[in-house]
Amino acid sequence: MLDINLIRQNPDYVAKSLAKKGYEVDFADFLTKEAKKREIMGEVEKLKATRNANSALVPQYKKEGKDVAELIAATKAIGEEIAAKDKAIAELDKELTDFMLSLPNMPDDDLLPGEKENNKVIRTFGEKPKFDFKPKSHIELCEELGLIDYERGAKLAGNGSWIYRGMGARLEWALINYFIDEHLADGYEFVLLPHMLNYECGLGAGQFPKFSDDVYWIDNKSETSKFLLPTAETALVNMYRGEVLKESDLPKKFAGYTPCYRREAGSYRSEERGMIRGHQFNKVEMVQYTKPADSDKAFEELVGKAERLVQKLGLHYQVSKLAAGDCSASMCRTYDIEIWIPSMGIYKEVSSASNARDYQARRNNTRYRNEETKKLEYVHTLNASGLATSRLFPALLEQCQNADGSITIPEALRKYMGGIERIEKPTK
RNA sequence: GGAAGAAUGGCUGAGCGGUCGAAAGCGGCGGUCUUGAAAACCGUUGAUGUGAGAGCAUCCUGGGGUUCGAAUCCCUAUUCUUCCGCCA
Repeated sequence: MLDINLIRQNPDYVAKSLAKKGYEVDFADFLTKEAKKREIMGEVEKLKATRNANSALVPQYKKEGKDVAELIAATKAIGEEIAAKDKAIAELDKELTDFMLSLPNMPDDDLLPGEKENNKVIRTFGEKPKFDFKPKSHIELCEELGLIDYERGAKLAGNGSWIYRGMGARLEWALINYFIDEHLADGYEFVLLPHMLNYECGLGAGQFPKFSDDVYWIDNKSETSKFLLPTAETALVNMYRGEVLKESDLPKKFAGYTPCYRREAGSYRSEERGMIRGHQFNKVEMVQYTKPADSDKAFEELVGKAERLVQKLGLHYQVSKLAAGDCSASMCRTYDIEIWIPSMGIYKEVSSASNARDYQARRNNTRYRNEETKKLEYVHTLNASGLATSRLFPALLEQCQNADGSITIPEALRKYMGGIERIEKPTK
């Protein structure tokens, strides 16, 4: 949620900023209604003051033996007027709140406007591997090495679902363990979260109401039903919803592992065979709560951490600074870490690091007490994948494949795989 | 799944229709004392909106209702506790 006072004070600035995300908005109607609401509130407060005063007179009159019937009748009339105005306020307020909730976050000033085409690669690590043989795609490798069972996965759960088998399951699990150990070493608290969340989580993270059809609902969608989380971020940024944190508790740093469940309806499935885009994938997610002044530093830390995870595996990737329109609705800035997938000839996102600043904290009311000013302030929330396996896994297979069809396991992963150095074709 | 009880400020906890934004204690902050600290004692200590300010309004889990007036009564949702049942 944006700061309503900023909209009141400088609607043009906000509109211009949102336009960089391709979001056209006119605040005129909103501001009129907002002013109207204030006006009615002023009236109603005066009426309430009168009612309160009258009500206080009732016991006094009774003590003095005066008749209170007239006073009560008059006050009742005021009460009816209050009720009518309160109703008008509630209606306006609902409208205003819905509007506020629908607004995306403002992109940072240094971002380019527009969509993907304006993303900028800001650095790369490693080089595209050169093969002196015809490299295979991860789909071929997975099938030949028996790592992923696409057919039976589809049999169990339909298109976009697969089964990790044997060494494939071990490699997947090794990646997750590797990520978690790295985060623990950096002082992040490891958390395992519920996968079924209530509506408020989606609202607080900024995914709802707009993207409520992108998730799986356990029962029919409603505000009392639960949905399967599309990313651990949805849970992590809601942990302190409605709470006031101590300044000394900040920053809070979390690493949570969950599968991520996404409908991916109308997606690029046909172009993205294999495990590039599925309805369920594993991800370790990092989230930080910081003081506003510290969030830029935290952002760099998160990007650096995600990069290091890929670097230690020795895989080639690039970092893109996203244009305003490619940042998700809740975010002020996002850097993507994109890994090279040889068979596709493109880079695919394995991590998305974002700074939401106070947008999510305003939505879910997460604040801290500023020790200096003694005032309550909104925290900043940031998140970064660390990492998603479903893109990393195929990239690893393809980048680390050998002429004989085997895969060399990166050094950093071996201790999580019982020391295995290579995945070979099964003999049987 | 059934039954009963509970939810109050940073925390513990009193209040059960009018002077209650809410006793008391703890904690926090300021002070006295002390070389310093502790203890003791004194004072102070919620948030939001609005207003230049005095003030006014709102907030006792969320929502709705009764009433001139609700922390207090009623309905409802959520959560917690206890008991019973079922079960990995």
